[in-house]
Amino acid sequence: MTYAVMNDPKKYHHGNLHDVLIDTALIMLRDHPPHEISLRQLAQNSGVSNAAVYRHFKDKKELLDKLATVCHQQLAMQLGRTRQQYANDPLKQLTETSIAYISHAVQHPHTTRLMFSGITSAPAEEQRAPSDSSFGIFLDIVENGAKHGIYKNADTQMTALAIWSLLHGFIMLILGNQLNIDQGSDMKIQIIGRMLVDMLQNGILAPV
Amino acid sequence: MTYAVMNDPKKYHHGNLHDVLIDTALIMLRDHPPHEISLRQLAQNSGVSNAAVYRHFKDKKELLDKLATVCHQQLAMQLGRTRQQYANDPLKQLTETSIAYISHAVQHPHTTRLMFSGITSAPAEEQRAPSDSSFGIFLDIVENGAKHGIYKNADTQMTALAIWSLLHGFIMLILGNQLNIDQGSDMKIQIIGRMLVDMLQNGILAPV
DNA sequence: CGGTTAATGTTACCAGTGACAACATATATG
DNA sequence: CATATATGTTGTCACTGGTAACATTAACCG
Repeated sequence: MTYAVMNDPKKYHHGNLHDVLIDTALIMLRDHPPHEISLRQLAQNSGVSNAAVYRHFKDKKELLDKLATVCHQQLAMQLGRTRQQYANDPLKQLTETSIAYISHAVQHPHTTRLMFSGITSAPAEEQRAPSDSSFGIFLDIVENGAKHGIYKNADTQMTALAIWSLLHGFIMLILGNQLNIDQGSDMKIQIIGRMLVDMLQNGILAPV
Repeated sequence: MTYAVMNDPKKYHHGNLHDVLIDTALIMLRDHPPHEISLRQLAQNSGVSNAAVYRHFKDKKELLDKLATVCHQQLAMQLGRTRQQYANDPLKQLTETSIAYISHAVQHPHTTRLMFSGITSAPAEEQRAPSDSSFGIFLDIVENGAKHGIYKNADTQMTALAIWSLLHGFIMLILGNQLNIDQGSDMKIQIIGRMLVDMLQNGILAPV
């Protein structure tokens, strides 16, 4: 693994070290869980000395916070793309975006952990732009579907929260090795994910 | 905070250091998140030198694993109590045990994080006795309810997984400060929890 | 253009941590 | 009682997050 992010190595001043550090960290997170990322490795991989990091981030926590924010944005962008792809089918929009949430987590386990681990106190959901937040996306989808009358409950916030919670719990259990499911078997995970979403949509209780 | 777990401090050999270390760690986890627990603090709080820990645990990870196992057992015991309390009402059994899961997480945020953080690779769900596992409890509840015909889907495993995922996602979002909900407002959390469970039970889609 | 200032990098250092080796002491066992 | 084993201690190592003092570059202003 190389980190081809640095520019001319002769320059004493790096130029845009702030962004390079974040990019390098994101690359490192592809192979390593968040708690294995050290500032010194990060500095080295960015072609810079240990202390340089502190010119751009107050401390490690601030770095991780920014990192988490970027990851939240990337996740939301991914979800947003799927939402748009099924803009004319409110129900399919919900199910496919749900699957996208699951897939993203499985494909980016370490950044997903970072975002929600509590190591970092990334800006709470409310403090992010709705388009930068998973909940914002799901809420938007539900509100859209509600206009078409596909939902039973008028409380769109609660409906969106139920969806998010279900999906989030599923991926967290998978990433935490709490389920007897290999994290590599993407297909199996998606199938189960669809079943779960279906259950939330239609309920698990037998009709009275 | 004192750690009244040690026995006669004069003794060179501690007697049951293994258990004392785990008990002390559990106490420390009441006030500190898992990543703030250091073996040296733990040793000190247990009235013993740094290296003594390694006579009982191969490394930090092994300690955390054992710790997580204990926490899983405690959680399952709590859930098991609630299950038994409503043994004659399969539906109420489900909802109340669900609330118990949420309450436990809110009241023990740090041990909950430990159990599911992936820092520790606690024995996967399948490797634990069903009575020691959250999923085992929920599965049992669902199977019991299925006998009474209250569930729509015959696949009890999927039904139990849906419940667990929903609950787990909700508490993880809360503990991760992803929701605009104060972790201290236990009542509000329970109310929302009940709404979520209700939504899963009855579905979110309008009937066709 | 030249010189001062602020931004950004470096080296040297500190305390805290996980881990290990060498040594010390208590307990158990024959 | 003697010896082996289990368990605890001290000393040390590499690594980490963080800070201070110093170096170099870039930016700004006359």
